[in-house]
Amino acid sequence: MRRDSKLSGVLHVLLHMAQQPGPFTSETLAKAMDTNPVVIRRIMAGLRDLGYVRSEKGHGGGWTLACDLSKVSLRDVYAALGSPPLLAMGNRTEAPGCLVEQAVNAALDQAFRDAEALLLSRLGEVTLAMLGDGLRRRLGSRKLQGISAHQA
Amino acid sequence: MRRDSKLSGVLHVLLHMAQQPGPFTSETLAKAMDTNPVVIRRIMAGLRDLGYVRSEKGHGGGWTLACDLSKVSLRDVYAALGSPPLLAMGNRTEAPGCLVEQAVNAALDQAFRDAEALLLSRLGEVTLAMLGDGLRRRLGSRKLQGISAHQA
DNA sequence: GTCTCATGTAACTTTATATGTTACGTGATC
DNA sequence: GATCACGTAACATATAAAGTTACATGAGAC
Repeated sequence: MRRDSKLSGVLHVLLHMAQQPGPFTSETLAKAMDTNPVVIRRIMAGLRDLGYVRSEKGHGGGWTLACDLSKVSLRDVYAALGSPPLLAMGNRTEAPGCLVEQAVNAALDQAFRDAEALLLSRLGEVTLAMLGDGLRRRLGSRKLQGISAHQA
Repeated sequence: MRRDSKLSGVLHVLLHMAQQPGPFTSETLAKAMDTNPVVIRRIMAGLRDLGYVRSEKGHGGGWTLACDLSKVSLRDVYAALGSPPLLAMGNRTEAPGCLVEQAVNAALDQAFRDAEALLLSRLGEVTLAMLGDGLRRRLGSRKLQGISAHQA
């Protein structure tokens, strides 16, 4: 399974947007993320539908934040992406007729459910505003203002 | 990402083997698992290297259990498979230069690590013997002996 | 009104990986 | 030495994430 990085990506975008005002075009964001504008639009679509960001067409258009960052958790963002699978492993067969497989599934499912629940809970505890704080800490330790957050 | 089901698969195999004595050929196991003998050999290789099972060539050969089922946990089996990734999500970039991405990664990594640790811990609590107990419960509720555990 | 810009979205391509399959080598039993 | 069963490399297939192209739609700019 290729590793899904949409959550990581969309958080990166949101945090960049929080650093400065003004609409950002998909192309601008795509450059900062070293990816394609269409990919940006794709991962932002769910956030727009939930009202976390707004998008405007035409001249001067682009993406703008439209939510209180302290009220949106990483779990909310995850949900906005359509709640993709969290675990890389799964059962060979769901609802198997084989009793052996049922026994295996039951044991694994329990562990899987617990892990997923914990992960969701952790994501629910972190808001976008907290991510911003973490970023400011990192910027501060540079002892410089005005330095780009983007640095190869 | 396609979902990895090697753990589920290998547990299924081991539990089947625990139900009756005697070496099982890869082909027999493959039929029971509705897959290919080579796949069986592949997922069993790690277990053999760790001494959980033995394999014999030639006439009357095949796979045999070689461990105390009450001493081997699902976590041990997972490790025998080479500890494949547990989570379906990951960071877009490891060790990024971008401070924004660092802030995002730091937050996600914390949540990811916690979830992985919990999952491993849960897997560590369950032994193969316990899986066998679960199976016997299911068999018992059928109120019949001799009925195949394999039933479409 | 029309030109340009920016999003919206479908369709296609690329890449990664899990799984399935074929082929053949090695060693053990008959 | 014929057959059986594992060991393994090489190749094929399937699925899904991510990248790309193409074009439609709507909003300013002129």
